[in-house]
Formats: sequence, C-alpha cells, structure tokens
Amino acid sequence: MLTRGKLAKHVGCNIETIRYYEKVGMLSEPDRGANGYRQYEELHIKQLQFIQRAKGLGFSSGSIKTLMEITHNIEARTRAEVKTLTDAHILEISQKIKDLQKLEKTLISLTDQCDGANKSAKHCPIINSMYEI
Amino acid sequence: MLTRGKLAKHVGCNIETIRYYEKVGMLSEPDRGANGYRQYEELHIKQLQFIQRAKGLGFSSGSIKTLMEITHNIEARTRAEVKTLTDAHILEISQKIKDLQKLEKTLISLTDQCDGANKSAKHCPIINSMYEI
DNA sequence: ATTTGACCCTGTATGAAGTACAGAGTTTAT
DNA sequence: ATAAACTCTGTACTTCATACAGGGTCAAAT
Repeated sequence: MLTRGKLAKHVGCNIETIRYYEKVGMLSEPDRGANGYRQYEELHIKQLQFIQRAKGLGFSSGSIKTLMEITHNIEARTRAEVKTLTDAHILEISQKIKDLQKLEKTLISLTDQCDGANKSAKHCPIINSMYEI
Repeated sequence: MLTRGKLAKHVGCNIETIRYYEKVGMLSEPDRGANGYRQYEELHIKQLQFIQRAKGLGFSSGSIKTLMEITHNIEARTRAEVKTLTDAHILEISQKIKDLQKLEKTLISLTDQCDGANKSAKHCPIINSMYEI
C-alpha cells in the first residue's frame, strides 16, 4: 500500500501527474483509506510505468488509454477485441518506426555534410536543407 | 504580397498559427498596409516552411527558435553549434526507434499467442509479459 | 499530550503550443 | 448596394501536465 507521494517517488513522476492520470482515466482509481487517502498497489505502479514508457515513445493519451485497456483491463475484453486493438497498434508503431528511421537518416546525412568546423553557419547544410522545399 | 489567409493556405497551416508564431517570435513581423492588414513576403513563406520542416523533423519549439535565431544572426553562430544541436537530436531519435522496436516486438508476440477466438481474455497467458514492456 | 512538520485532500491557476471564437472593420463579388 | 468573405484584436478553450492555496491528517519529537 502506497500513498500518492510514495508512488510518485517510486516511479519518478510528479505527484500531481498521478492525480491527473486518474482524472483522465488513464490510471485506475485506487481504494481510499478511512482518511480519504488513496491506497496504491502493485497494479498502479505497473500502470504508471507503462504510461511513462508509452509517453516517452510519443503516444497520445488516447492511444495510451487503448494500450492500457489491452494490458490492464484485459479481463473485460474478448480475445478478438484484444487482437484487433493490438494489431492496429502494431501498425501504428511500425509506421512510427519507419518515420523515425527516415528522420534519423536525413539528420545523419545532414550532419555528415557538416564538418562542424568553427565557421559561420551561413552555408550550413542543415539549415540550407530546411530552407529547401 | 500575401495576406495572412493566403499565406496559411500557401504553406498549409492554420491561419491562427501564423499569428501565434509571430507572437512568440518564431516568425518575423511583416509590414502592414494602410488598412492594418499584414503583408507577407517571400521571407515569411521561407520562415514558415522552415518552421514546418523543422517540426516535421521532430525539433522542439525551443530548438526551432534557436535555429531561427542562428539564421537571423548567422555570422555570430558556427556550424559547430548547429551540428551539436542536430547530433543531440539524432541520439534522441535512435533511442525512440529502439524503444518502439521493443514495444512492437512485445505486441507482436502478444497477438501471435492470441487466437482471436471470441472468448474472454480473462485468462490470457501473456498479460504479465505486457507489463515487461 | 501537544506541537511541529511532512504529508494528503480538493479545487483552481498556470504553462506551452496551438485552435477557435466574438465583435468590429475592410475588401471583394454579385 | 449589399452580402460574403476576409482581416483585425482580444480572449477563451484544449491537452498534458505542473503548481499553489487552504484545509485536514499522520507521525515523530518534545
């Protein structure tokens, strides 16, 4: 049983963020003690860690909510639903990977052209490439 | 000479976004006509396209402002500065790619093990593996 | 046992990065 | 001439958090 502050410290997020995630339905509501304090369990730690990971990967709150449903609320879902949702997300993820790889390739080729020497940036290929349509 | 609406249409952004970019100093202030209307020129088209392209490459607004400043005050900056900024971004992107690939792999293993039959997912054996993402 | 400090509760305000809208003036088209 | 379409400004709303204010609670030191 963790309080909100303990949970925040444990996963390394802001204490208010937890309340926010609860408000928008990304984190399931914990039980409350007689004093009204939230009582967090293992489940909430895992949910929060998952959210943090997905956030870091640039997923929207909507997507995270769906992913949360797949991973956490799986009891309430049929296998067909799970498979459909997951397949859609795999597509989304593989597209993101492709986009990022393209981006990475572009940036690497740009820095390769740029020797980083201590000269004026007037003719820097990075800036020039961005000015080009 | 373009009005705000024409510029927005030309570069494919929201008309209000242009005013916003001007407000935060990302887009330089255009001249005004006798009626007070903004009069945009080639420069502003290029600046907007620069912003869009940099955003598309995943640069934050802060980084874009820096890059914009570099181009405005070009003699004071060096290629090394631009290269440093870009290199940091490449690192971030390659980490994102790695994270996404790991997530994709996990999700694929999830669907591979799921027969998609119209049964409850309650006892789906891979719930725990999802938490290891 | 009391007090002090750290913690929790709620609601509300703030920040970034836009987007939308209201009310007023201007240009364009029919 | 008049309506539609556009522009101007300021302000409000959105999302994803983060911060703060005013009040209640817990736990440890005195």
